[in-house]
Amino acid sequence: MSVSRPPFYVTTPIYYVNDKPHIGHAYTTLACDVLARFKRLDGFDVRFLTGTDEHGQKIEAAARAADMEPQAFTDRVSESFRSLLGIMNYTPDDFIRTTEPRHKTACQDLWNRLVERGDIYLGSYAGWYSTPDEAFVTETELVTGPDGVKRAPSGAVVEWVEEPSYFFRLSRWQEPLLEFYRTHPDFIAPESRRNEIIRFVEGGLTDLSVSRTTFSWGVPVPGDERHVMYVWMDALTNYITALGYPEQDGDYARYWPADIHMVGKDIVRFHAVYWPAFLLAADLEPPKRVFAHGWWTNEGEKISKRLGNIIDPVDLVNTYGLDAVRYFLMREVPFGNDGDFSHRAMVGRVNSELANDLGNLAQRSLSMIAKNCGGQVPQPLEFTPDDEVMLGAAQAMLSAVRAALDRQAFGEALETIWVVVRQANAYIDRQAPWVLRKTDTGRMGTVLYVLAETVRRIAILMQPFTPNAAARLLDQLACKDDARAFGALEPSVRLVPGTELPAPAGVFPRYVDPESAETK
RNA sequence: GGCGGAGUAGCUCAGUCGGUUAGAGCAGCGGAAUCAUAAUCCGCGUGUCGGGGGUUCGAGUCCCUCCUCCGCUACCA
Repeated sequence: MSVSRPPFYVTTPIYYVNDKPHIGHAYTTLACDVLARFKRLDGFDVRFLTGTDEHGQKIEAAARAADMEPQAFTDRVSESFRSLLGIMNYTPDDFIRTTEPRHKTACQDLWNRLVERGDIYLGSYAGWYSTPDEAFVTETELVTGPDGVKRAPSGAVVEWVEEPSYFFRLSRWQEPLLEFYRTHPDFIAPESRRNEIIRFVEGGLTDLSVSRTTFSWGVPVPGDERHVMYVWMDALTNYITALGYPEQDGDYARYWPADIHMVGKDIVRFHAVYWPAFLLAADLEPPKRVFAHGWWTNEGEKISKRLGNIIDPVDLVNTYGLDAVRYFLMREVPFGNDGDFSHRAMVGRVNSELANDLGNLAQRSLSMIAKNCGGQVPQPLEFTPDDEVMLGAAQAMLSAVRAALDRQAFGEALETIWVVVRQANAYIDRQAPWVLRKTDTGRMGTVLYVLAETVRRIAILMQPFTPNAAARLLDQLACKDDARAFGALEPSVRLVPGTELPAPAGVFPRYVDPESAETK
């Protein structure tokens, strides 16, 4: 194993197992998978982590409702998240579950460090508690009725409750956090989230209650087993558990701090405030970056259980195909913004970009080679300026795509590739190899060589996004397995004339509506 | 209410430190080609750059103000 390969550690949140996976889970993990695949191809030693968050009151209650033991319940739901990995062709290196022994060890060690440093103390948590909601209600949320009775937003009557609780001295970390944000301007992305977080912290931090006594499904607090740890302290720790913490040699030394924690915008605070505070307090390094992406709507409507319009990623893959779904999710929306999922937009992207632009480009180029060049990579003659421009554009993609992905700008990365795809379609029309076939076969071979070489570079860069189709395209270009990483995009590496090519076949099928297909 | 962000072509968006006729994709209209997945290519945009005011030789880009939309405003996750 080469020491020179730099490490790259990317994580998804661990998913709360009180429900089955939906498009939001699939989206977060997809973004991480694209980054992980890209970095591997780019020579990094990648560690890609995902997993499930299995503790907490809600799980305990959900298990009870399902008449199951919590562990058996979480085993079942965790499995549905694990199965999504294969369905979406994700490539994590590890799958962590917070109910694993290794995680309990890590959490308790972190806890002890915080106690030793004086950042955890025993106090009591007091507040308005709504028993039906099983939650504390903040002063600002309280509604006082005309009868003078205080109620939760749900309408339930609240009562003043005090319970013993351990607290984390978050208040002490306000200034260090602000200083950390100042010195690490890329820590929170996108920019708008960074501003929100900074304003939030500037507004003042109060100590955080980090243990509970109202339920028991969690990691016991060391030395006081009436308490279990607050679920977020438990959950966030997973990122270092998976690196062998509390052992600080080995994987921890190699991969920590994480290069990026990918999260949905709803949980950015936990990752950008609490987590770095815990780590700073424990004298451990905070992660390098937290990216908060947006949410999807469904045909213009907000997604909710109540509306029953939850999008099941498995259904999407069955309907449109895996590569199409992966492509759409990364392409449709500037990463970080909210986006709308619609059948119309999906079909538009798949048919016009994947099938027509790229799929057809490859097909028309490769089938001309198959029919007119004896099924071998043609021998190019001298390149014309037009050829050189095409090859130059193909060669320039890598650095632009790399720069975009370093900012998690997936859509921009794909647009960079598509500029070249469109350019190649213009090139083939301008050069018209089907005319050259009759007038100048040497020139025809040169043009087809330029096209095949361009397609090869595109296919290599498409691997992180549409792994299956890209692999089939590279098969059709007779690219060996060891010639698919970005080393094969060096200027000196090009298709070898005379190489036998297999028969071409389309790799990006058009989507045809089932009804219209039947009438054909 | 407080803080922050956004309002650019029918739609989705890009516009770097203010500087030449404000761009792309999609949709639409016209044409070419027929190698190819009925795919592709070429041409076509009179846009009050949300309204108003201001600074400047010059503003989509800076300042003020108004309108509209969105986000955050702590302990379910």
